[in-house]
Amino acid sequence: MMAAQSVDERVDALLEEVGCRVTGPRREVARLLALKRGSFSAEAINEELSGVGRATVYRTLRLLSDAGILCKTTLPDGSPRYSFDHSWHHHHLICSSCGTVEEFRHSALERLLCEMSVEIPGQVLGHRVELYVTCTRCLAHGTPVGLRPDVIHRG
Amino acid sequence: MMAAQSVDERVDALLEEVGCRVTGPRREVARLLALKRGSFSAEAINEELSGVGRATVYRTLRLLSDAGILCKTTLPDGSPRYSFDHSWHHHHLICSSCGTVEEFRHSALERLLCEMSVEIPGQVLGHRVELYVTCTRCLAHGTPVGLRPDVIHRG
DNA sequence: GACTTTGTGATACTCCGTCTCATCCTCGTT
DNA sequence: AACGAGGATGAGACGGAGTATCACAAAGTC
Repeated sequence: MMAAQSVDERVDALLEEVGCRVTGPRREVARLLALKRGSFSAEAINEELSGVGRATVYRTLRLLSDAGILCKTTLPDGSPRYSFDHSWHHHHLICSSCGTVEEFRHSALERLLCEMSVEIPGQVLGHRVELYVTCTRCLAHGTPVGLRPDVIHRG
Repeated sequence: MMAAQSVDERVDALLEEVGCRVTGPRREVARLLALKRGSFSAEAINEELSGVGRATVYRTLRLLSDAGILCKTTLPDGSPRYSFDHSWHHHHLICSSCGTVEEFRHSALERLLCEMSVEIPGQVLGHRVELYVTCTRCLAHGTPVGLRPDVIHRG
């Protein structure tokens, strides 16, 4: 019977999976990410890890994004957010008020998008779907600041 | 019988529709946009209009985006592109090789997204769908540079 | 333990976009 | 047609986000 893995063990496993050296700073970054819920900015990570250099934080975020462990999203205002890529394939629910990003999956949507690929000229490599919402929390508490929902297409 | 409108007349009409002052610089920017095909970066506009200040170009792009005349998209690498918003509601086909952005519409997709709104927690404000492709031209000519398809979720 | 390779962090730098502010221009009013 | 208030402009300062550089440090290799 396998013993339950600690966070640190899983982090090390992830880093090795990526095929890079497992170093202290990378461990720190990955560990923080693994413990975090939801999405976060590069700068937030940066501030929380005062011992790790800015460049290294960015490098590690990029490394993990490339490896598919993190997932990079763009808020309506264009600023990037990172989140742990829990599921293989998913889309995002982005709250236009508080900026919270949540994952969602929808099989019918995937099926349709897949079917659409054959109608599209050229070769379809992938897709991205983002739903802009006012999340339940913001609805309840009255909306805070309010991000400008720049690129929203009202359906 | 109406005389056919010149580009300049239409540009002025657009600007007045927005409800802002019709000034020389705004005319120049809007005119260039009206004549352009496809998508373009703010910096590209900037370089073509040496007589207009950088700040004004950005201000005008923002103004026209807010008014729904322009439409702001994000390339896979995160850099923004503007295009004339020809149709009221559409999505984008983005070539990961050459960065060309095309509009598309798909009624079944809209219907599904609309239906999904009721299942989603919170209030759905809008959505955004982007398909990352290798366009027919790039397929034919062999792919050029290749943008890093950062945020692509393979379906 | 010495060597090679890869990673690190301080800092300078670039890029994109916004802010500031003195000046200019539009447009409604007269 | 002239006027005047307030919006718009442009030069340049500024700010945030990310990258390049490079001397130094840490991992892996033998």
